Amino acid sequence: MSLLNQFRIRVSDVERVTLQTIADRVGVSRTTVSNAFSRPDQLKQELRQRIMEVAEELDYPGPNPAARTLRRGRAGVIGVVFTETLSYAFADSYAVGFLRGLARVAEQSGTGLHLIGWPSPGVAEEVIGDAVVDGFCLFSPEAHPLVETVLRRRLPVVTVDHPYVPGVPFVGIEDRAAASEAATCLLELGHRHIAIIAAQPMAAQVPGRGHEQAWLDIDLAAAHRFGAGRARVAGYHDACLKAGLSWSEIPIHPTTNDREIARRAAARILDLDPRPTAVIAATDEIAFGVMDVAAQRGIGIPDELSVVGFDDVPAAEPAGLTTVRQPITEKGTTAGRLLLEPSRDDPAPCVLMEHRLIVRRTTAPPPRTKRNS
Amino acid sequence: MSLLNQFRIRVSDVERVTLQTIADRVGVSRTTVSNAFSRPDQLKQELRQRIMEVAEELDYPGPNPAARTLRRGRAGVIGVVFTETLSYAFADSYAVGFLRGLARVAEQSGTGLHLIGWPSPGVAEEVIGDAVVDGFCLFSPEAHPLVETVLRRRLPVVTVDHPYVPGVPFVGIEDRAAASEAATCLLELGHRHIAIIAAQPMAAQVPGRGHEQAWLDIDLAAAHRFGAGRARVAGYHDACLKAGLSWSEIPIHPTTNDREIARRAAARILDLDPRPTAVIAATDEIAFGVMDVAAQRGIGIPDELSVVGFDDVPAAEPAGLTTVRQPITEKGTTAGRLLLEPSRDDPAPCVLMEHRLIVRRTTAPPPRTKRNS
DNA sequence: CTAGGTCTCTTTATCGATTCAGAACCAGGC
DNA sequence: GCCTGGTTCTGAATCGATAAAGAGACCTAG
Repeated sequence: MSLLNQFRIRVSDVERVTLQTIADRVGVSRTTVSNAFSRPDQLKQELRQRIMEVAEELDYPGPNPAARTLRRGRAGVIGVVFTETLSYAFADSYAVGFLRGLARVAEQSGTGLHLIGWPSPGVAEEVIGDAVVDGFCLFSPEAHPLVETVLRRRLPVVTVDHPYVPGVPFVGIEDRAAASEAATCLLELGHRHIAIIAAQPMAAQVPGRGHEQAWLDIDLAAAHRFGAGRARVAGYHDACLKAGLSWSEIPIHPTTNDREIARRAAARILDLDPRPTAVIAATDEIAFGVMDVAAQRGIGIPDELSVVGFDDVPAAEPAGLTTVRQPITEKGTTAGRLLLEPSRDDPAPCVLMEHRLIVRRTTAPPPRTKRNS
Repeated sequence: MSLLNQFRIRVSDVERVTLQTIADRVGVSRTTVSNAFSRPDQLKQELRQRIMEVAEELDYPGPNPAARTLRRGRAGVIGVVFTETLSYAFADSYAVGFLRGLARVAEQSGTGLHLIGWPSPGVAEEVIGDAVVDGFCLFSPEAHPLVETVLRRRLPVVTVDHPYVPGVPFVGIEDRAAASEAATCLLELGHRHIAIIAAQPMAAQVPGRGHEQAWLDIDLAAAHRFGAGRARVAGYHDACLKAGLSWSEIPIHPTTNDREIARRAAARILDLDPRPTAVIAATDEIAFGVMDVAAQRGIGIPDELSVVGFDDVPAAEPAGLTTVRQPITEKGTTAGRLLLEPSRDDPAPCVLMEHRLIVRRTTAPPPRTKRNS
């Protein structure tokens, strides 16, 4: 054995320090050194002291985590999978708020968070396959190929927002009903010229132009199966129909859930003639984009234009945005708990959280001039 | 822990499927099955096909990441260590913006992010020791015990903001000079009644009351050695002294970098008699807290009160906050690149990024009444 | 004086893959 | 016929630790 070690020294001039190195040097077994680090009560303090000194001397970085994880069968980390770019998720207050809640419960139990995004097809699949984790939290607004990749790992999973998979715990809200309330709020104020900006996931946009329409062609009966984005559109549809509006006459644009990008969709909508008196944004981030463009053009909110959002992110309150509140960080803590304290319930828990319309200062009855025109 | 249990239950129920299981079933060697997954060009398509079919049949979740990492010696993940609670980091736009930049470069190279916070003494140390990563990014505004823990892993490290460790790449800005500019801006407008709210890290607050003062007692010559928080205070000091103000007469309160908590410090300061005509906040988040309290009390900004922040987080622009801009996401991308494309430079690179004072609408000359009083 | 218990430490058997040197086979060139 | 070189596949040697069972030493009580 020592011969082998010598050989290794010659081959690579930097010999790695392992438990064995220390064991040899101190003159004890490898297991004892392992115990010195992981179960201090299993050996005499005096010996432990000596082992630690030698470890220090040899500049030992501590037990190798990969080896430890392999042997123990536990990583102490959960993977958080986003179906969008990570840098993009960090720009989205909703995603960040969710992470905040998740981090809270994870931290309390000493569990780490391994974040995984979807930068381009193929990359994430490999990262997911290689992630040293004990389970996954799948944060996915809509159907996405990564769902399958995650499930294939055969680890505990919690899905958030979408999809509901039988046997897999789920956290979400009733997007369709909530969206309907948002639209109803505008309709009851008397708005009849309404435009909608939907939140379309990036993945659905890849192929090119013209797909927006395909994405919007919803089988309304089964809209919930296609994720939060389309469920919300279906909810807006429900409300408009109920108010007697013709769905086909309502301008509806899909956009990415990004303030910057949403501005373009907002610009197109505010260019329409006649200009809508109200805009329904499928997320607050998009609503802010609308407000940006309105401010830029001197369109008064809510006098000339009403705006309603969705999510109630932290910035919504200071901005006075009327929106649908959903318990963002609570979704995170709930997802975390479902993952960390799994129940043996059958069927798997499916948590639908509360939502509530919050009326603030971006909604008002339509302007007279418009109503008369 | 409970996660472990669930994992175990599954394991004991069904015998685990490994490469060997598949190899036996197909009648080839384990190595060949490994190649089927990791190096498809090393075997005939036909055989690979058969192997994959059997793998599918046996419900094989793919090569075990821990084992793979152990053997390969590479994890494809970098650890991001915060010296505050993670849930707290997600509430801080500066930290989130940094993460956004870091995520951008990490994703491009298929590298995962393992986030680690500091929920309470002891927990993070263990998580850091157990993290299966190839390197660490240490996001630390001030001196902190975790720095030592991270360095002990003997992995590549990049520190952000603090501390500068010889031999370890560093990314930061000239906090002291930048802070001085922020203060000078107010002084040049004619303000003489200035109050300061400093950003004190949570870790420095643990012991109890009375420590604020100790934290503030700075050896000015060496303030940079104590991190961004105190370097900024030193910068404010420089400017005040230059303007002929007496440092000991300037009210200065430390607070956590959290809008909510900062409001309390702001309330105390706005209670002073005479009330300051200007407040210097060590971060934008704190500045927002000040603005909240001012709004609540009907104190007009900037007519009755000037406020200047630091960081230029995304919300600063819509809020019209005068602040010092630092390239937040660029700090993240730079840190990521230093970690992922290590240079053999000696000494290690020490990147000081640009900063710039951005004057917006929260600063104006002091009100007449105050000036006359 | 001996059975049983407690402390310490050692031995042996994995955890699940990848690496690397080589074996077997086949085709082509001289 | 023999050598060269390429393609496929195999066997043995790791990667660095932990779990479980066991071996001595020493102590205690019956």
